[in-house]
Amino acid sequence: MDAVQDEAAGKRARGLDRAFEILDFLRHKRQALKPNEIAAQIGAPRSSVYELVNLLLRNGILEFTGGEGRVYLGRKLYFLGAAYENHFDFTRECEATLEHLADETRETAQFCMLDGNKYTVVRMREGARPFRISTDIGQSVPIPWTASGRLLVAHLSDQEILNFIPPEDFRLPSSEWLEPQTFIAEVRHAEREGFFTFNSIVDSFTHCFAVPVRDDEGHIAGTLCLVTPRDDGLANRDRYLACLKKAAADLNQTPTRQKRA
Amino acid sequence: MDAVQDEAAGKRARGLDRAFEILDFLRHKRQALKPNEIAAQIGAPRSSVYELVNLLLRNGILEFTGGEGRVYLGRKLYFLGAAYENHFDFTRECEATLEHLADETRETAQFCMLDGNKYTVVRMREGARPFRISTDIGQSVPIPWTASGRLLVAHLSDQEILNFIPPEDFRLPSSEWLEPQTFIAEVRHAEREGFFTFNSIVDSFTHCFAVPVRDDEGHIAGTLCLVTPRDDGLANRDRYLACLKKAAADLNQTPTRQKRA
DNA sequence: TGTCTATGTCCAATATATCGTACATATGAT
DNA sequence: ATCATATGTACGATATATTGGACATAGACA
Repeated sequence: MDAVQDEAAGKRARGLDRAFEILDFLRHKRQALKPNEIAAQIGAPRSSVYELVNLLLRNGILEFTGGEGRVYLGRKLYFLGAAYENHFDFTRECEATLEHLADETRETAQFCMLDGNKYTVVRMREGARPFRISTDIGQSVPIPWTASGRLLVAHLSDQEILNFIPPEDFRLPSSEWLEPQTFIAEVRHAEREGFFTFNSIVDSFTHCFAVPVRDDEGHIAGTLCLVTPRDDGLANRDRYLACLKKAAADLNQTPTRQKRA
Repeated sequence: MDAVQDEAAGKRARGLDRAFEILDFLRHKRQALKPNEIAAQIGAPRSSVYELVNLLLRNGILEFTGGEGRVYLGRKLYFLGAAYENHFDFTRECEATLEHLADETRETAQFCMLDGNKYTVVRMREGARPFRISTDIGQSVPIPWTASGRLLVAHLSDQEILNFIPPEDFRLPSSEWLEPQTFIAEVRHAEREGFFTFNSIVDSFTHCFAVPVRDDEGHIAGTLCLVTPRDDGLANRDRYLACLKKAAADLNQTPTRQKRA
């Protein structure tokens, strides 16, 4: 019930899909698990999971860790991820930009992207405040819950947006229902304005700012965000937006471009 | 003829294994390739490669990039790799240690690990010299070609070492043959001494220093290395070794330990 | 024009991967 | 002692994934 793997009932799952379901599951659990536990929690046949886990262990994609036969993501994944990061060399500039933003505003600055059909924080820099606001990086969050979400799906048509976002993700953490048409209207508005800001819907004390970061072809590849206390956000709105836009413009110079190509 | 996937002839390859063969191949090529090219270069059936590439694209493991239908490693791999890095939180301390080492010695400092049955540079910090010595990170190199290699296989028995290292890797870049027994003797010597140094066999002007970094269970998880011009290396041998050992001791305090567990 | 290579799609045959089930063991509760 | 649960292994049946080859298209070249 986590990923997109159901389709019709009574069908066999493909090994590759299940394998990556296991990897994603471990990623979100953020801890080593026994094959048995994995099978139970993702609702897959135990024998299949044992088979796949052994295959992945042999390939270095999973590793034994934590004892008792528990497994977690393996070193090979680190190497592959590093190769991706090296190819699309956004990290270095991104880090510098976030640091600059956080210094300038004293607020928490984030770089966010889509992970499949969810939103995720890729990099974060906490602001210089006595009480700092931070989030877990790498966690998947429903797109409609976030300011960035309004920008990250802007390249899709209305219908594509509805197909792309799982319907249950329009149910907000407050258990309120966000009408998809309302969301789409906000997407179009954000697209035209070039930014989106609102009082966060995942809590009651933060205000969020998001501006788009575009890739070579002009598509929105990610967003730069500020997460601030509500009063600060409202008080400094214009200045913060200006900072964000300038930072994004810098990033757009040399964004997700390949180093060698 | 690249990975370990042949076994007997006439057998079908398992999708999962081939998939990771494709990923590793792209990683080492360090560029986007067409499915057709991938198939030709790894010697796999074209139809299989197209099928697998499409599956991997759907999962975000591969991405279209570079145009003309070329594919490269995808964002999902970055997320998975980041989760690994987060779990085994060696990166931050490692980076600081390397910086310190490079400052102290003005030489190039590296952190190296095994990638399957090859050696690879995980992190590197270039020294402060007019002519700096550097290497590609993430590239696979035969274990016997490197100083670190003597330490990274020290936990294996003689026979296990022979089984682990592909025989052709004892053929040095100079086309000389390194007798496996000689290599093993060097491994045992390095193990006892707690370091290994030599004039590099991959070029004619560098001297290499390597000391082990151990994980919680005392196994060698990686190495810290210095790569220096030969004369500097010989002249400062004792000091450099002392720096390395001190740095490794620092890393061993909080090495590849899980943050939450 | 005809021929070659490079590229991608489609399809049927069969080798095999997935999955249900049974089995083995340990641990803890009743 | 008996039962229930958690964990890992073994194996056969069958749904299907892998594969070779046919087919289509486009460009290069002579």
